[in-house]
Amino acid sequence: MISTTIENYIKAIFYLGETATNVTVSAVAERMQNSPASVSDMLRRLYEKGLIEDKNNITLTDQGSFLAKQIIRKHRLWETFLVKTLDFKWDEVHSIAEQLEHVQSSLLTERLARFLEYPETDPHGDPIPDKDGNFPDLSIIPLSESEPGKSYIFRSVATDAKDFLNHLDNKGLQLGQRWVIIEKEEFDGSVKLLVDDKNEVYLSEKVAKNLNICSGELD
Amino acid sequence: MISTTIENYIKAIFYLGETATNVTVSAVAERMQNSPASVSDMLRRLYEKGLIEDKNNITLTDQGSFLAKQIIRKHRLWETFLVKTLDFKWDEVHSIAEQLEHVQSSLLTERLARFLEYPETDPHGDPIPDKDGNFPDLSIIPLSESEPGKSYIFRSVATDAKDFLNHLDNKGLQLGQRWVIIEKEEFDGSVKLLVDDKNEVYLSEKVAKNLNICSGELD
DNA sequence: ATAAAATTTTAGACTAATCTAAATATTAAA
DNA sequence: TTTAATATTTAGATTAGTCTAAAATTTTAT
Repeated sequence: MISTTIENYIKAIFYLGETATNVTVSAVAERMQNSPASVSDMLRRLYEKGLIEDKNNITLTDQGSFLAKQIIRKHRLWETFLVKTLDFKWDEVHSIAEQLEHVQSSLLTERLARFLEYPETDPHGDPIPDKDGNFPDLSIIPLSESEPGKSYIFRSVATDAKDFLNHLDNKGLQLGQRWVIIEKEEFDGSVKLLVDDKNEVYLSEKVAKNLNICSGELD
Repeated sequence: MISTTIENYIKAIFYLGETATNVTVSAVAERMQNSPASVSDMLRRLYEKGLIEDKNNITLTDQGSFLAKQIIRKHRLWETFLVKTLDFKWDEVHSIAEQLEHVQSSLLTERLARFLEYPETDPHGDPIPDKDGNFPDLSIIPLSESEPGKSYIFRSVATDAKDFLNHLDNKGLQLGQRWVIIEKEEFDGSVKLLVDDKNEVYLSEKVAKNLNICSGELD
């Protein structure tokens, strides 16, 4: 009934809806690597299936949104399985999970979740919705309250002053990155991080107070 | 390049080739639940892709045969995973494995095999080919040499006398069934079995000597 | 407020995989 | 060996998902 292709469109629209204010045909086309013409055509079909609210306002219906969250749940559970159980590295698993997320069996999904002991986040630190589509609320703290040696995910910024964002850009810092705290200087509150297992970055307390993180342990 | 649909055709031809002397269009159509016209059309495409030898003689090329065995390997490994790791029952897993067998990542397949400790048979007792496409040779013994309490798979018959096969049919015995030995009578060599967790069957030594089984433990 | 630019939709075509109905070829039987 | 039955192929359609090119619409800027 719902093809893999449709599932991928719904997922793309869900993700775009999380960041962009209004989702556009061209944004979906860009993300799906398809022509705008194909997207326009597909949106008609999604509307006919009751998955989006309107042809002009690309917003998921409750049904569409639930479907998206189910797919995201499966994707993130499988990524967790690949890393924790099959010893994949966390940056190797995406394309395999893109295939596994379309396997249809709610019993399988629930058994997998149970086997993994109901994880709240995947290996990238992204939250895993439960079977009803509810995301766990990960406790968000400023980087200044992090603990040395622990691993976190960079989640949000407390201010969007242009020069501040520029500063982050210069340091190569981006949302979703895994940050491991190498050390914290008691004296001035400065922090030294390892970003995505690659680069070391030093940050002042002033900056650290404005970066929000959540726990992202790999176990 | 190779679609899921094509993989399913190749698998069907492989299975039919194992039993039938010559594979026919209508046999493939029957198995795939498609019209003979569709099969005829598809065979042309399989030939163009170098997966079957000839349009008139439906036999897999080396490439086609290797592909079939890879799919069977994945199917049986996933079934084993579902039963041993996720606690599915062995008769619940087929349709899920039908989906998982098409996931493409040889690294995934090998990691899964390693995690399962390189099983030789799946939960139905069917042999799992290795990554080069070689099937393990399961040691086949007559039922008369089975051990009470153990689980076996009914693999072959030592004679195909019509009245003997009729006798098996009357008792509801079929190739591939799981047989658990309930008891063996030392006195006359008769055997009492539990067939597929359902029916109890009594067999004389004369019959037991002509039924070949192999080990089919579930661990 | 209108022209230019950007975005979206429509029209028409293509491919893979399927179908039914008709034509052809093969096998079996009288 | 010729006919009857069975099996296979071809022809023509259909559906999902895609494309390019052109038309229509909306947005932005002067």
